[in-house]
Amino acid sequence: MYEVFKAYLDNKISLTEEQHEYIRSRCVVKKLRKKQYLLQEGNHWNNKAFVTKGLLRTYSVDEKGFEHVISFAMENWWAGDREALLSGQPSRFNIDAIEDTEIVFIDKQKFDAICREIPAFGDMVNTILERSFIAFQNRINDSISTPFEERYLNFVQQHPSLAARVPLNMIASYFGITRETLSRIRHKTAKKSLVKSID
Amino acid sequence: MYEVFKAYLDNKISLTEEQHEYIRSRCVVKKLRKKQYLLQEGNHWNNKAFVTKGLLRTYSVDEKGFEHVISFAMENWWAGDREALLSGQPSRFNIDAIEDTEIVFIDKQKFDAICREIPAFGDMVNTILERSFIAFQNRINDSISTPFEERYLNFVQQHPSLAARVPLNMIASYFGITRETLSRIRHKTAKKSLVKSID
DNA sequence: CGATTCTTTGAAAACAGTCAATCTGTGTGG
DNA sequence: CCACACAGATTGACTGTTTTCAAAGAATCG
Repeated sequence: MYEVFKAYLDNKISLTEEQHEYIRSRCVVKKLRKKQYLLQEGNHWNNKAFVTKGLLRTYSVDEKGFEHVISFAMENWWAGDREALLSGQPSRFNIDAIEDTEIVFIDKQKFDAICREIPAFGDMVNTILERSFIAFQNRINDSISTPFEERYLNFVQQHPSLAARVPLNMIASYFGITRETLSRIRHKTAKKSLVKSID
Repeated sequence: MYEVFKAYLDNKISLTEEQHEYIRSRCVVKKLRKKQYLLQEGNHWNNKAFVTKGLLRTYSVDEKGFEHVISFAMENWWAGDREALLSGQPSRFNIDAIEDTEIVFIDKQKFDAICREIPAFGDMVNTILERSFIAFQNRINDSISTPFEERYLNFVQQHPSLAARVPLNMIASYFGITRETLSRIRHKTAKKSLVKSID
Protein backbone atom coordinates (compact mmCIF):
# COMPACT_ATOMS: atom_id res chain seq x y z
CA MET A 1 0.00 0.00 0.00
CA TYR A 2 2.96 2.32 0.35
CA GLU A 3 3.27 1.93 -3.40
CA VAL A 4 0.19 4.11 -3.88
CA PHE A 5 1.92 6.95 -2.09
CA LYS A 6 5.09 6.41 -4.12
CA ALA A 7 3.11 6.56 -7.35
CA TYR A 8 1.44 9.76 -6.15
CA LEU A 9 4.81 11.34 -5.43
CA ASP A 10 6.27 10.21 -8.74
CA ASN A 11 3.36 11.84 -10.47
CA LYS A 12 3.97 15.17 -8.75
CA ILE A 13 7.74 15.48 -8.43
CA SER A 14 10.81 13.53 -9.46
CA LEU A 15 12.73 11.84 -6.71
CA THR A 16 15.85 9.72 -6.64
CA GLU A 17 15.73 6.22 -5.18
CA GLU A 18 17.54 7.46 -2.07
CA GLN A 19 15.02 10.22 -1.57
CA HIS A 20 12.21 7.71 -1.90
CA GLU A 21 13.89 5.51 0.65
CA TYR A 22 14.38 8.48 2.94
CA ILE A 23 10.71 9.39 2.75
CA ARG A 24 9.55 5.81 3.10
CA SER A 25 11.61 5.37 6.24
CA ARG A 26 9.68 8.22 7.91
CA CYS A 27 6.28 6.76 7.05
CA VAL A 28 4.06 4.50 9.06
CA VAL A 29 1.28 2.54 7.43
CA LYS A 30 -2.01 2.32 9.33
CA LYS A 31 -5.18 0.39 8.75
CA LEU A 32 -8.64 1.38 9.85
CA ARG A 33 -11.73 -0.79 9.77
CA LYS A 34 -15.04 0.73 8.79
CA LYS A 35 -16.35 3.04 11.56
CA GLN A 36 -13.00 3.25 13.34
CA TYR A 37 -11.69 6.68 14.24
CA LEU A 38 -8.57 8.29 12.86
CA LEU A 39 -9.10 11.30 15.11
CA GLN A 40 -11.59 12.11 17.83
CA GLU A 41 -12.71 15.52 19.00
CA GLY A 42 -10.63 16.72 21.92
CA ASN A 43 -7.55 14.76 20.92
CA HIS A 44 -4.31 16.16 19.62
CA TRP A 45 -3.28 15.73 16.01
CA ASN A 46 0.34 15.78 15.05
CA ASN A 47 0.57 14.11 11.70
CA LYS A 48 0.12 14.23 8.01
CA ALA A 49 -2.06 11.44 6.66
CA PHE A 50 -2.33 10.27 3.08
CA VAL A 51 -5.10 7.86 2.10
CA THR A 52 -3.94 4.95 -0.04
CA LYS A 53 -7.17 2.98 0.09
CA GLY A 54 -10.68 3.49 1.39
CA LEU A 55 -12.65 6.53 2.41
CA LEU A 56 -12.64 8.90 5.38
CA ARG A 57 -14.93 11.64 6.56
CA THR A 58 -14.17 14.68 8.70
CA TYR A 59 -17.07 16.04 10.72
CA SER A 60 -17.99 18.19 13.66
CA VAL A 61 -20.66 17.50 16.26
CA ASP A 62 -22.86 20.36 17.46
CA GLU A 63 -24.36 20.92 20.94
CA LYS A 64 -27.45 18.95 19.96
CA GLY A 65 -25.36 15.99 18.94
CA PHE A 66 -25.88 16.37 15.19
CA GLU A 67 -22.97 15.56 12.91
CA HIS A 68 -21.84 17.92 10.17
CA VAL A 69 -19.57 16.60 7.44
CA ILE A 70 -16.78 19.05 6.56
CA SER A 71 -14.98 16.92 3.99
CA PHE A 72 -14.27 13.50 2.59
CA ALA A 73 -10.93 11.94 1.75
CA MET A 74 -10.46 8.94 -0.49
CA GLU A 75 -7.51 7.37 -2.30
CA ASN A 76 -4.75 9.87 -3.12
CA TRP A 77 -6.19 12.56 -0.87
CA TRP A 78 -4.73 14.01 2.29
CA ALA A 79 -6.67 13.94 5.52
CA GLY A 80 -6.22 15.42 8.98
CA ASP A 81 -6.94 18.55 10.94
CA ARG A 82 -4.74 21.43 9.83
CA GLU A 83 -6.10 23.67 12.54
CA ALA A 84 -5.12 21.35 15.37
CA LEU A 85 -1.79 20.68 13.69
CA LEU A 86 -0.97 24.38 13.37
CA SER A 87 -2.28 25.47 16.75
CA GLY A 88 -1.29 22.47 18.83
CA GLN A 89 -4.74 22.66 20.42
CA PRO A 90 -7.12 19.70 20.79
CA SER A 91 -9.12 19.07 17.65
CA ARG A 92 -12.73 20.18 17.21
CA PHE A 93 -13.30 17.53 14.56
CA ASN A 94 -13.72 13.81 14.21
CA ILE A 95 -12.35 11.72 11.41
CA ASP A 96 -13.58 8.19 10.88
CA ALA A 97 -13.60 5.53 8.19
CA ILE A 98 -16.61 5.10 5.91
CA GLU A 99 -14.93 2.01 4.43
CA ASP A 100 -11.98 -0.11 5.49
CA THR A 101 -9.09 2.27 4.90
CA GLU A 102 -5.32 2.31 4.63
CA ILE A 103 -3.25 5.36 5.43
CA VAL A 104 0.34 6.51 5.15
CA PHE A 105 1.15 8.43 8.28
CA ILE A 106 3.99 10.91 8.81
CA ASP A 107 4.78 12.60 12.05
CA LYS A 108 4.79 16.42 11.79
CA GLN A 109 8.43 16.81 12.84
CA LYS A 110 9.56 14.25 10.30
CA PHE A 111 7.30 15.75 7.67
CA ASP A 112 8.81 19.20 8.18
CA ALA A 113 12.27 17.69 7.96
CA ILE A 114 11.38 16.09 4.62
CA CYS A 115 10.17 19.47 3.36
CA ARG A 116 13.49 21.02 4.31
CA GLU A 117 15.64 18.18 2.97
CA ILE A 118 13.76 17.88 -0.31
CA PRO A 119 12.67 21.34 -1.46
CA ALA A 120 10.58 19.92 -4.30
CA PHE A 121 8.57 18.05 -1.69
CA GLY A 122 8.09 21.25 0.28
CA ASP A 123 6.95 23.09 -2.84
CA MET A 124 4.50 20.31 -3.60
CA VAL A 125 3.04 20.55 -0.11
CA ASN A 126 2.63 24.26 -0.56
CA THR A 127 0.85 23.89 -3.85
CA ILE A 128 -1.49 21.37 -2.25
CA LEU A 129 -2.32 23.86 0.48
CA GLU A 130 -2.93 26.57 -2.09
CA ARG A 131 -5.24 24.30 -4.07
CA SER A 132 -7.09 23.22 -0.93
CA PHE A 133 -7.65 26.86 -0.12
CA ILE A 134 -9.04 27.48 -3.60
CA ALA A 135 -11.28 24.43 -3.36
CA PHE A 136 -12.74 25.72 -0.10
CA GLN A 137 -13.19 29.18 -1.57
CA ASN A 138 -15.12 27.68 -4.46
CA ARG A 139 -17.22 25.69 -2.05
CA ILE A 140 -18.08 28.86 -0.16
CA ASN A 141 -18.89 30.61 -3.41
CA ASP A 142 -21.18 27.74 -4.38
CA SER A 143 -22.84 27.67 -0.99
CA ILE A 144 -23.94 31.30 -1.29
CA SER A 145 -24.63 31.44 -5.01
CA THR A 146 -25.92 28.07 -6.20
CA PRO A 147 -29.12 26.22 -5.28
CA PHE A 148 -28.77 22.79 -3.63
CA GLU A 149 -30.06 20.95 -6.64
CA GLU A 150 -27.36 22.30 -8.92
CA ARG A 151 -24.67 21.86 -6.28
CA TYR A 152 -25.62 18.24 -5.84
CA LEU A 153 -25.54 17.59 -9.59
CA ASN A 154 -22.12 19.23 -9.86
CA PHE A 155 -20.89 17.14 -6.96
CA VAL A 156 -22.05 13.90 -8.57
CA GLN A 157 -20.54 14.91 -11.87
CA GLN A 158 -17.21 15.98 -10.42
CA HIS A 159 -16.84 13.16 -7.92
CA PRO A 160 -18.90 10.26 -9.23
CA SER A 161 -17.04 7.64 -7.21
CA LEU A 162 -17.42 9.63 -3.99
CA ALA A 163 -21.13 10.14 -4.65
CA ALA A 164 -21.51 6.41 -5.18
CA ARG A 165 -19.57 5.35 -2.10
CA VAL A 166 -20.81 7.87 0.45
CA PRO A 167 -24.23 7.31 2.08
CA LEU A 168 -26.77 9.92 1.14
CA ASN A 169 -27.23 11.24 4.64
CA MET A 170 -23.55 12.21 4.77
CA ILE A 171 -23.72 13.96 1.42
CA ALA A 172 -26.77 15.84 2.67
CA SER A 173 -24.83 16.83 5.77
CA TYR A 174 -21.93 17.97 3.59
CA PHE A 175 -24.32 20.40 1.89
CA GLY A 176 -25.98 21.43 5.13
CA ILE A 177 -29.40 19.99 4.34
CA THR A 178 -31.40 17.04 5.69
CA ARG A 179 -31.34 13.61 4.09
CA GLU A 180 -35.05 13.95 3.33
CA THR A 181 -34.51 17.11 1.32
CA LEU A 182 -31.65 15.58 -0.63
CA SER A 183 -33.72 12.50 -1.28
CA ARG A 184 -36.48 14.68 -2.75
CA ILE A 185 -34.01 16.69 -4.84
CA ARG A 186 -32.72 13.44 -6.24
CA HIS A 187 -36.23 12.24 -7.01
CA LYS A 188 -36.99 15.48 -8.82
CA THR A 189 -33.83 15.47 -10.92
CA ALA A 190 -34.30 11.80 -11.81
CA LYS A 191 -37.71 12.69 -13.25
CA LYS A 192 -36.21 15.64 -15.12
CA SER A 193 -33.55 13.57 -16.81
CA LEU A 194 -36.22 11.03 -17.71
CA VAL A 195 -38.28 13.73 -19.40
CA LYS A 196 -35.22 14.95 -21.21
CA SER A 197 -34.39 11.54 -22.58
CA ILE A 198 -37.95 11.13 -23.82
CA ASP A 199 -37.89 14.47 -25.64
CA MET B 1 0.53 54.75 3.93
CA TYR B 2 3.41 52.40 3.33
CA GLU B 3 4.06 52.81 7.03
CA VAL B 4 1.02 50.68 7.80
CA PHE B 5 2.55 47.80 5.88
CA LYS B 6 5.90 48.32 7.57
CA ALA B 7 4.23 48.20 10.98
CA TYR B 8 2.42 45.01 9.97
CA LEU B 9 5.69 43.38 8.94
CA ASP B 10 7.46 44.50 12.10
CA ASN B 11 4.69 42.93 14.09
CA LYS B 12 5.11 39.57 12.33
CA ILE B 13 8.83 39.22 11.67
CA SER B 14 12.00 41.12 12.41
CA LEU B 15 13.68 42.79 9.48
CA THR B 16 16.80 44.89 9.10
CA GLU B 17 16.60 48.38 7.64
CA GLU B 18 18.09 47.11 4.38
CA GLN B 19 15.51 44.39 4.13
CA HIS B 20 12.76 46.92 4.72
CA GLU B 21 14.22 49.12 2.01
CA TYR B 22 14.46 46.14 -0.31
CA ILE B 23 10.81 45.25 0.22
CA ARG B 24 9.66 48.83 -0.02
CA SER B 25 11.46 49.25 -3.33
CA ARG B 26 9.34 46.43 -4.81
CA CYS B 27 6.05 47.90 -3.64
CA VAL B 28 3.69 50.22 -5.46
CA VAL B 29 1.10 52.20 -3.57
CA LYS B 30 -2.36 52.46 -5.16
CA LYS B 31 -5.45 54.42 -4.29
CA LEU B 32 -9.00 53.47 -5.07
CA ARG B 33 -12.03 55.69 -4.70
CA LYS B 34 -15.25 54.20 -3.39
CA LYS B 35 -16.82 51.91 -6.02
CA GLN B 36 -13.67 51.67 -8.12
CA TYR B 37 -12.50 48.22 -9.14
CA LEU B 38 -9.30 46.58 -8.05
CA LEU B 39 -10.07 43.57 -10.24
CA GLN B 40 -12.84 42.79 -12.71
CA GLU B 41 -14.10 39.38 -13.73
CA GLY B 42 -12.31 38.15 -16.84
CA ASN B 43 -9.11 40.09 -16.15
CA HIS B 44 -5.79 38.64 -15.15
CA TRP B 45 -4.42 39.06 -11.65
CA ASN B 46 -0.72 38.97 -11.04
CA ASN B 47 -0.16 40.65 -7.72
CA LYS B 48 -0.28 40.54 -4.01
CA ALA B 49 -2.29 43.36 -2.46
CA PHE B 50 -2.20 44.54 1.13
CA VAL B 51 -4.84 46.98 2.35
CA THR B 52 -3.44 49.87 4.37
CA LYS B 53 -6.65 51.90 4.54
CA GLY B 54 -10.28 51.42 3.59
CA LEU B 55 -12.36 48.40 2.73
CA LEU B 56 -12.65 46.02 -0.21
CA ARG B 57 -15.09 43.31 -1.16
CA THR B 58 -14.56 40.27 -3.36
CA TYR B 59 -17.65 38.94 -5.10
CA SER B 60 -18.87 36.81 -7.96
CA VAL B 61 -21.78 37.54 -10.27
CA ASP B 62 -24.12 34.71 -11.25
CA GLU B 63 -25.96 34.18 -14.55
CA LYS B 64 -28.91 36.18 -13.32
CA GLY B 65 -26.70 39.13 -12.50
CA PHE B 66 -26.86 38.72 -8.72
CA GLU B 67 -23.74 39.50 -6.72
CA HIS B 68 -22.38 37.11 -4.09
CA VAL B 69 -19.84 38.40 -1.60
CA ILE B 70 -17.00 35.94 -0.97
CA SER B 71 -14.96 38.04 1.40
CA PHE B 72 -14.08 41.46 2.72
CA ALA B 73 -10.66 42.98 3.24
CA MET B 74 -9.94 45.97 5.44
CA GLU B 75 -6.83 47.50 6.96
CA ASN B 76 -4.03 44.96 7.53
CA TRP B 77 -5.72 42.30 5.43
CA TRP B 78 -4.56 40.84 2.15
CA ALA B 79 -6.80 40.91 -0.90
CA GLY B 80 -6.69 39.42 -4.38
CA ASP B 81 -7.62 36.30 -6.27
CA ARG B 82 -5.39 33.39 -5.36
CA GLU B 83 -7.00 31.16 -7.91
CA ALA B 84 -6.25 33.48 -10.84
CA LEU B 85 -2.77 34.09 -9.45
CA LEU B 86 -1.97 30.39 -9.23
CA SER B 87 -3.60 29.30 -12.47
CA GLY B 88 -2.77 32.29 -14.64
CA GLN B 89 -6.36 32.15 -15.88
CA PRO B 90 -8.72 35.14 -16.04
CA SER B 91 -10.42 35.80 -12.73
CA ARG B 92 -13.99 34.74 -11.96
CA PHE B 93 -14.28 37.39 -9.27
CA ASN B 94 -14.62 41.12 -8.89
CA ILE B 95 -12.97 43.21 -6.23
CA ASP B 96 -14.11 46.74 -5.60
CA ALA B 97 -13.84 49.40 -2.93
CA ILE B 98 -16.61 49.86 -0.37
CA GLU B 99 -14.77 52.92 0.93
CA ASP B 100 -11.88 55.02 -0.40
CA THR B 101 -9.01 52.61 -0.08
CA GLU B 102 -5.22 52.53 -0.17
CA ILE B 103 -3.27 49.45 -1.13
CA VAL B 104 0.30 48.25 -1.20
CA PHE B 105 0.81 46.33 -4.39
CA ILE B 106 3.55 43.82 -5.16
CA ASP B 107 4.01 42.10 -8.48
CA LYS B 108 4.00 38.28 -8.19
CA GLN B 109 7.52 37.84 -9.56
CA LYS B 110 8.91 40.41 -7.17
CA PHE B 111 6.90 38.92 -4.33
CA ASP B 112 8.30 35.45 -4.96
CA ALA B 113 11.78 36.92 -5.08
CA ILE B 114 11.24 38.54 -1.68
CA CYS B 115 10.09 35.18 -0.28
CA ARG B 116 13.30 33.59 -1.52
CA GLU B 117 15.61 36.41 -0.41
CA ILE B 118 14.04 36.74 3.03
CA PRO B 119 13.02 33.29 4.30
CA ALA B 120 11.21 34.74 7.32
CA PHE B 121 8.99 36.63 4.89
CA GLY B 122 8.29 33.42 2.98
CA ASP B 123 7.43 31.62 6.20
CA MET B 124 5.09 34.42 7.19
CA VAL B 125 3.32 34.19 3.84
CA ASN B 126 2.91 30.48 4.34
CA THR B 127 1.44 30.88 7.76
CA ILE B 128 -1.01 33.42 6.39
CA LEU B 129 -2.12 30.94 3.75
CA GLU B 130 -2.54 28.25 6.37
CA ARG B 131 -4.61 30.55 8.56
CA SER B 132 -6.74 31.63 5.61
CA PHE B 133 -7.42 28.00 4.85
CA ILE B 134 -8.48 27.39 8.43
CA ALA B 135 -10.69 30.48 8.42
CA PHE B 136 -12.46 29.21 5.31
CA GLN B 137 -12.82 25.76 6.82
CA ASN B 138 -14.46 27.27 9.87
CA ARG B 139 -16.74 29.30 7.67
CA ILE B 140 -17.81 26.13 5.87
CA ASN B 141 -18.35 24.40 9.18
CA ASP B 142 -20.50 27.30 10.36
CA SER B 143 -22.46 27.38 7.13
CA ILE B 144 -23.56 23.77 7.54
CA SER B 145 -23.92 23.66 11.32
CA THR B 146 -25.04 27.05 12.61
CA PRO B 147 -28.29 28.96 11.99
CA PHE B 148 -28.03 32.37 10.30
CA GLU B 149 -29.01 34.25 13.40
CA GLU B 150 -26.15 32.85 15.43
CA ARG B 151 -23.70 33.25 12.58
CA TYR B 152 -24.64 36.87 12.20
CA LEU B 153 -24.22 37.54 15.92
CA ASN B 154 -20.80 35.87 15.88
CA PHE B 155 -19.81 37.93 12.89
CA VAL B 156 -20.80 41.19 14.56
CA GLN B 157 -19.01 40.17 17.72
CA GLN B 158 -15.82 39.06 15.99
CA HIS B 159 -15.67 41.87 13.44
CA PRO B 160 -17.57 44.79 14.92
CA SER B 161 -15.88 47.37 12.73
CA LEU B 162 -16.57 45.38 9.57
CA ALA B 163 -20.20 44.92 10.56
CA ALA B 164 -20.49 48.65 11.13
CA ARG B 165 -18.84 49.69 7.88
CA VAL B 166 -20.34 47.17 5.44
CA PRO B 167 -23.87 47.77 4.13
CA LEU B 168 -26.37 45.20 5.32
CA ASN B 169 -27.14 43.84 1.88
CA MET B 170 -23.48 42.86 1.42
CA ILE B 171 -23.38 41.12 4.79
CA ALA B 172 -26.54 39.25 3.82
CA SER B 173 -24.91 38.23 0.56
CA TYR B 174 -21.83 37.07 2.48
CA PHE B 175 -24.09 34.68 4.40
CA GLY B 176 -26.04 33.63 1.33
CA ILE B 177 -29.36 35.11 2.45
CA THR B 178 -31.44 38.07 1.25
CA ARG B 179 -31.17 41.51 2.80
CA GLU B 180 -34.81 41.25 3.90
CA THR B 181 -34.13 38.10 5.88
CA LEU B 182 -31.08 39.62 7.54
CA SER B 183 -33.06 42.73 8.35
CA ARG B 184 -35.70 40.61 10.07
CA ILE B 185 -33.09 38.57 11.95
CA ARG B 186 -31.63 41.80 13.20
CA HIS B 187 -35.04 43.07 14.28
CA LYS B 188 -35.68 39.86 16.16
CA THR B 189 -32.32 39.81 17.97
CA ALA B 190 -32.66 43.49 18.86
CA LYS B 191 -35.92 42.67 20.64
CA LYS B 192 -34.32 39.70 22.37
CA SER B 193 -31.45 41.72 23.78
CA LEU B 194 -33.96 44.32 24.90
CA VAL B 195 -35.89 41.67 26.80
CA LYS B 196 -32.68 40.41 28.31
CA SER B 197 -31.66 43.82 29.55
CA ILE B 198 -35.10 44.28 31.14
CA ASP B 199 -34.88 40.93 32.93
C1' DC C 1 -33.47 70.38 -0.77
C1' DG C 2 -33.59 66.57 -4.06
C1' DA C 3 -31.47 62.41 -5.49
C1' DT C 4 -29.50 58.32 -4.38
C1' DT C 5 -28.52 54.56 -1.58
C1' DC C 6 -29.70 51.67 2.11
C1' DT C 7 -33.05 49.51 5.17
C1' DT C 8 -37.44 48.02 6.73
C1' DT C 9 -42.12 46.05 6.40
C1' DG C 10 -46.10 43.25 4.72
C1' DA C 11 -48.36 39.52 2.29
C1' DA C 12 -48.17 35.52 -0.55
C1' DA C 13 -45.66 31.76 -2.48
C1' DA C 14 -41.82 28.60 -2.53
C1' DC C 15 -38.82 25.95 0.00
C1' DA C 16 -36.70 23.13 3.67
C1' DG C 17 -37.23 20.95 8.17
C1' DT C 18 -39.54 17.67 11.33
C1' DC C 19 -41.70 13.56 12.64
C1' DA C 20 -43.41 9.18 11.75
C1' DA C 21 -44.13 5.37 8.82
C1' DT C 22 -42.63 2.47 5.22
C1' DC C 23 -39.53 0.41 1.91
C1' DT C 24 -35.12 -1.72 0.28
C1' DG C 25 -31.05 -4.09 0.31
C1' DT C 26 -27.32 -6.40 3.04
C1' DG C 27 -25.46 -9.40 5.97
C1' DT C 28 -25.58 -12.53 10.04
C1' DG C 29 -26.90 -16.29 12.86
C1' DG C 30 -29.94 -20.12 13.39
C1' DC D 1 -31.19 -21.16 2.93
C1' DC D 2 -34.34 -18.59 5.37
C1' DA D 3 -35.66 -15.20 8.74
C1' DC D 4 -34.58 -11.42 11.02
C1' DA D 5 -32.14 -7.33 12.27
C1' DC D 6 -30.11 -3.29 10.71
C1' DA D 7 -28.64 0.56 8.13
C1' DG D 8 -29.90 3.44 4.59
C1' DA D 9 -33.39 5.65 1.58
C1' DT D 10 -37.91 7.22 0.56
C1' DT D 11 -42.55 9.22 1.21
C1' DG D 12 -46.45 11.90 3.23
C1' DA D 13 -48.46 15.37 6.13
C1' DC D 14 -47.46 19.21 8.60
C1' DT D 15 -44.82 23.11 10.40
C1' DG D 16 -41.68 26.68 10.17
C1' DT D 17 -38.47 29.61 7.58
C1' DT D 18 -36.86 32.12 3.63
C1' DT D 19 -37.71 34.24 -0.72
C1' DT D 20 -40.06 37.24 -3.67
C1' DC D 21 -42.23 41.33 -4.95
C1' DA D 22 -43.88 45.73 -4.02
C1' DA D 23 -43.97 49.70 -1.33
C1' DA D 24 -42.50 52.85 1.85
C1' DG D 25 -39.30 54.69 5.38
C1' DA D 26 -34.45 56.35 6.94
C1' DA D 27 -30.03 58.06 6.07
C1' DT D 28 -26.47 60.22 3.38
C1' DC D 29 -24.40 63.22 0.02
C1' DG D 30 -23.83 66.76 -3.20
